[in-house]
Amino acid sequence: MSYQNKRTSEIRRSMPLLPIGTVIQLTDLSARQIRYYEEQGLICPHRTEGNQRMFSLNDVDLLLEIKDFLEQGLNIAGIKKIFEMKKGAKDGKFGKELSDEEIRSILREEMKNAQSRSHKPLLRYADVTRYYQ
DNA sequence: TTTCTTACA
DNA sequence: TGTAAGAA
Repeated sequence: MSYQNKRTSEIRRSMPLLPIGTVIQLTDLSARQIRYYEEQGLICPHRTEGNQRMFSLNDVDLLLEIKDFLEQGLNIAGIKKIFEMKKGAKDGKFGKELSDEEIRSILREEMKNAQSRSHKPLLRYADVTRYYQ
């Protein structure tokens, strides 16, 4: 795929076109959850003149990832770290060294999390490695 | 009608 | 997180 195609692809994926109602149907998340994740800085939907949120396909993907991690027992803090790692990986620079420390942090968070609520599945190292390599 | 913000038996 | 209230 050419450089230009990647660019137009990114433009399309980041184009704000779906109202929250549609996103709710697409993700099975509640409006409350979606707004809360935005509050936590996990997503940043565009706003219309009337202050209405407009989501892009990228936003929907992020929400689906958030939902997935949440179901696996991760908390918001852990998800934030994973997203930060992802962003750091895109900007090149450190990819593995810094992330190694991050992963330990995430695993600690999850252990704390898994203990508080009766034995939910722990995030395996393999599940997370693909996000920083 | 849909979405927004704020607040909480 | 759910839900209610009042405004846009």
